[in-house]
Amino acid sequence: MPEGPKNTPKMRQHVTMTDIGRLAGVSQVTVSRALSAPDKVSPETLERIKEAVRQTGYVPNALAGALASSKSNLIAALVPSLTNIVYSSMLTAFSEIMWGHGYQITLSETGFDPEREEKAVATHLSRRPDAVLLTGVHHSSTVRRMLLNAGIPVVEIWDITDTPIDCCVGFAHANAAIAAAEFAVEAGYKHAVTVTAGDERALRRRDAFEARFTARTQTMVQQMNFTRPATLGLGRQALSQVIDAGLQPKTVLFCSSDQFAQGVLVEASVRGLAVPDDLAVIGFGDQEFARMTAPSLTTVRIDRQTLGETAASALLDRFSGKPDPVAVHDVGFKLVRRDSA
Amino acid sequence: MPEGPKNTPKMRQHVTMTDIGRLAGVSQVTVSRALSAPDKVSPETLERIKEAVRQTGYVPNALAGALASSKSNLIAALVPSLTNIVYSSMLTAFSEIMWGHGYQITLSETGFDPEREEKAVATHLSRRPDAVLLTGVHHSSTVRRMLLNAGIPVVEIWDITDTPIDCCVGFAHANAAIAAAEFAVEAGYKHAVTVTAGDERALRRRDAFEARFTARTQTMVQQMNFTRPATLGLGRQALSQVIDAGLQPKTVLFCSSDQFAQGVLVEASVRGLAVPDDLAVIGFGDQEFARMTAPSLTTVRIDRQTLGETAASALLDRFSGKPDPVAVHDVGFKLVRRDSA
DNA sequence: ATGAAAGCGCTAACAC
DNA sequence: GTGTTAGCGCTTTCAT
Repeated sequence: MPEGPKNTPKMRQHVTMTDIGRLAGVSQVTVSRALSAPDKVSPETLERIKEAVRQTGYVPNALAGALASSKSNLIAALVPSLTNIVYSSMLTAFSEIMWGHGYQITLSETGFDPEREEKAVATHLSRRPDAVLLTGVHHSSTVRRMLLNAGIPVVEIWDITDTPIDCCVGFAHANAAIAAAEFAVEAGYKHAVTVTAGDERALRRRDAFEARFTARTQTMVQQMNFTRPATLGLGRQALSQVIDAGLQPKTVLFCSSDQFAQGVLVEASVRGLAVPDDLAVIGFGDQEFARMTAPSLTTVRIDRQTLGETAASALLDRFSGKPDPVAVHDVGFKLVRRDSA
Repeated sequence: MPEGPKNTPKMRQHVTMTDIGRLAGVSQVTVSRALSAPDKVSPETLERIKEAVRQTGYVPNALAGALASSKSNLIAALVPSLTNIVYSSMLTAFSEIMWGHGYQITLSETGFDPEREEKAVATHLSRRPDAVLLTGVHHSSTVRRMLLNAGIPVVEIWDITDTPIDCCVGFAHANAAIAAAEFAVEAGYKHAVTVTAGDERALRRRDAFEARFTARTQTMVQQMNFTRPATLGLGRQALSQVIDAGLQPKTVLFCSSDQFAQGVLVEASVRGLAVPDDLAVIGFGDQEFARMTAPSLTTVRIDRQTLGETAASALLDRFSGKPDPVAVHDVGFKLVRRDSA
């Protein structure tokens, strides 16, 4: 007894432009025109095509389109972490605008790891994105070469440099830290502790803060360094350790992120320490709670929405072939004084 | 005088497999094999090809590959918001695993807006993703039809239903809220206020909480409803208004997110109100600060990492053609009692 | 182990 | 306004 036909897969056959053309009684190209340049097609034809599209539930194949036109309408975006609001909020502002211009985002997290970034860049480039967004301005030479080779616009965000791969949108981390140090000195703080996460930009801020604070006060700066990403819990831990080591009067803690600062605030409150009288805190990032917590947090504000939007504009400028596109966009920073320092 | 050649664009000509083949003295197909099935090519040939790839910096064109093979290795992921850690953390867990299996993510934010979701689904489907991840289980009929039509695996997350498009991974929101209500009653709270953001799942939790609390206590539940996403600031505002309206003893606030709860905690602290004695607070989500803040926050924990990972496995199961894949994955929830209630 | 041929579904260039 | 012809850069199938 012969076996009946088994494993007859439903084999979802996709509707193509050719199918639509057949239904509408026109050729495949006309369908293509109807979809991408409707005014180049007669109204009657257009209507028949639209009807066929409706009936069949036709969905264009953007893969084929991209292959034929060498335009993928894809932007590759690489960020260190999605769960860190400073990056995700930029990404939201960025992708909002790019989406409005017909671009889609392919996303990867690099976790502050150059190797992951390298792999991710290679993989993303194979999709032939029309542009790439990277976080930070320090990248392996391989990454730089691949990107240069791809010959597409690249925007590096959250930092600036005189030698971007293509262009960058960010701010001078060292200057932000120096501003914080100046503020701390002017406000009368005599001792400082830095609380720092492991990422390279945070380290640069720490060093710039320390250099300036020491130069102005002739006082050593104590360092609390973490390799893990900043969390509230680590912030609490940091203050605990500082207290164990002996907290001096007139001490300010310069945290590499508001997350740390929040932890310091919590720990201070638990221990019945008054902020800013017993200890002062400066955060970094100006997340929502900084303004809303009690005591409110003195911090360095980065306008992440503007940053994301500027990155988008920079790419759009490049797409439109604007003659002399700006290479370095400094969106600045602002030290926001509140109650904690 | 004839014009010289101007606008000579550098026309980045991409290296192709054919180019590599020419360099290595083999045909284009052999290059294809060398890259996707190295063991089907002789060691010497393989080495020559690899060398050519190195020299030229060849990057495969995944667009062409996907078109030819009908496999894009793309997963479309739609989430309401990237800046909300509950979604971004799931996405991180999810994409981590998918990336490990060779898949890339195309991302869109829908902002809790069905229309945006509909447009996004259509756009994403045109890229011929191998699967789609959606947030929530309520989608327009158009979305359902498009997805069904695409014939690819679909996973709906952060909620469960008996009638998923394909499969879902989440938990029963109503049950979570009922558990919170039961807890509140058992803990001796006599009055309740719900603080709720505008999204549909939060509303469902609110209603379930209210129904159960009222049934158990014969007491009306007061509602504080917001249409905007939950923020600390709105949480403070909520408590202010509750107090203005007259805060009764033995009141518990059931917040639709930890964000709200944090705001309530801050406002209470500012006003010198003791938690949980003057008022109790229950959050939702168990974000990091819930455990770390003082007083720590009683909240409903959702294991977002497991959720994201389960969603990934569900898709991988489908890809591998596993016979009877599970359609409904309930990852559950857990009421975590801490200091605030 | 390697190659030739066909074709994925579209856009671009050029006819008519 | 519409159609014809060529690809885009791969994978697949079938020969050898």
